[in-house]
Amino acid sequence: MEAKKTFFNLPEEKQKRVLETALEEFSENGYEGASINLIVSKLGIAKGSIYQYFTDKKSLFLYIFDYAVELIRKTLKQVKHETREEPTFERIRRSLLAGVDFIERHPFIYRGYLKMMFEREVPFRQELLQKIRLFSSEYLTSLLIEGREKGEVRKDVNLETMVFLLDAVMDRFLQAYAVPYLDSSLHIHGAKRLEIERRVDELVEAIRRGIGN
Amino acid sequence: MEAKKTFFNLPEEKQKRVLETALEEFSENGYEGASINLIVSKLGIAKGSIYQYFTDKKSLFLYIFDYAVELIRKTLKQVKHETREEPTFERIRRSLLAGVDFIERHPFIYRGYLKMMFEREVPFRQELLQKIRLFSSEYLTSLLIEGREKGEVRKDVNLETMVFLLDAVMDRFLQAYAVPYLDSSLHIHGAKRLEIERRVDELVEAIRRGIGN
DNA sequence: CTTAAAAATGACCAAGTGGTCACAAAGACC
DNA sequence: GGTCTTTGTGACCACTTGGTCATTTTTAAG
Repeated sequence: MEAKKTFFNLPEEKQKRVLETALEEFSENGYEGASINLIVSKLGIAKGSIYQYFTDKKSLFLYIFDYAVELIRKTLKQVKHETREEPTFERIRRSLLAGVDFIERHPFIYRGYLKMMFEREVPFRQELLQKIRLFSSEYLTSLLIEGREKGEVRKDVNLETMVFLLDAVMDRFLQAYAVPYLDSSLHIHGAKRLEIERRVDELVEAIRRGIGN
Repeated sequence: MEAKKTFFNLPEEKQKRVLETALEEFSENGYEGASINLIVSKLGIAKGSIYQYFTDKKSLFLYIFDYAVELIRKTLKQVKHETREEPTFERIRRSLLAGVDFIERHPFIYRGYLKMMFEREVPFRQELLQKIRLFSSEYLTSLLIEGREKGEVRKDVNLETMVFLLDAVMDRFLQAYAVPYLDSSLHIHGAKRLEIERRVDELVEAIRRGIGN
């Protein structure tokens, strides 16, 4: 329980406005950097008010985190279901594109995740990050295991190694898409959908076939 | 010119102590989060003193950044030279291990780099990051081009795509090594050298041969 | 309209921030 | 010794931070 009862008595519309505003502030400035003063000022409410919704900065942050995690969880589950009949590397391709769509729809969530990854003072950072990494890890693991059963994925390569490789490449791809200056070589930030799909195809193919002769 | 003349008049030993202390503070707390008050307190000097060495927080940061970049540049150059006769994937292997060694020798530099990657208020962040990414990118590109000439690297895969893939996997590997909670699946953080080498071998092999059948 | 409970308010607090500056101490040269 | 320049100092400044709380405003019930 992280929010006070008063918060839930608010009209849903206002609840959402509070959440989205705070999410934006946290994702742009990190936990420490986020300013309660700025949040209330943007919302046009008094400082005291927000402390009637949440006991303190930490609980506000945690509430928003849970809100975001739930969105991610749902999205992954859906993609997994939608592609359940597809070949493994097609599923990987689709997962990447789903990530792109997610960032498009919820830009502040993914950026917030990147922020907290390397911040020190985030409360429960370790636990929170593991929660997320576990999603991704479990998701890719199950994809690869099913792929092995179908004979589409190598059996002579360590499963952990493959998960690591996939996770690294996919995450970096999304980083490049979400944050302009991380996109030094691929030029996918702000690119058209068609161009992005082309890049995804190339990348997935490189992962599948390898880059050595 | 970022440091004042007074700084250079200091005994070298003290210069280094100042730099290392500030580097540690910046790398642990990021640019905004780093506290000048804490730095001078750790150094046991008066607040005013540090403003006689550097004009402000920004110039102190930039000076330290250059100091760090120079170290990285030298290391990369050396590895490139040392492995110039080796096969391409052996060079990649060695580069990864050199990264591990670098982190071991300069833990605050790599962590600082990760911090500033997602921080907003770092001065000239974009330019600084591109400086670093360019190193990595140019390094890998030249490795792969030479590898192609030797017939060890595929010619039917986009060069940019391969650089991206390598960069992503290598960087993530070092992240996992440097930051415990980013190492969710590979368990290389704090692992013995032998175990790390085994992981590197597996990973490089997966990149070379691909993971698909 | 009265009353009581719920919600909103903003002046205020202690603590921390980067940065300044008048002054003191130390060094260097004669 | 005296004089002049370079370093070192820390009280102080304006400003921001997260958080509090006595007080007012709004809402709901009878």
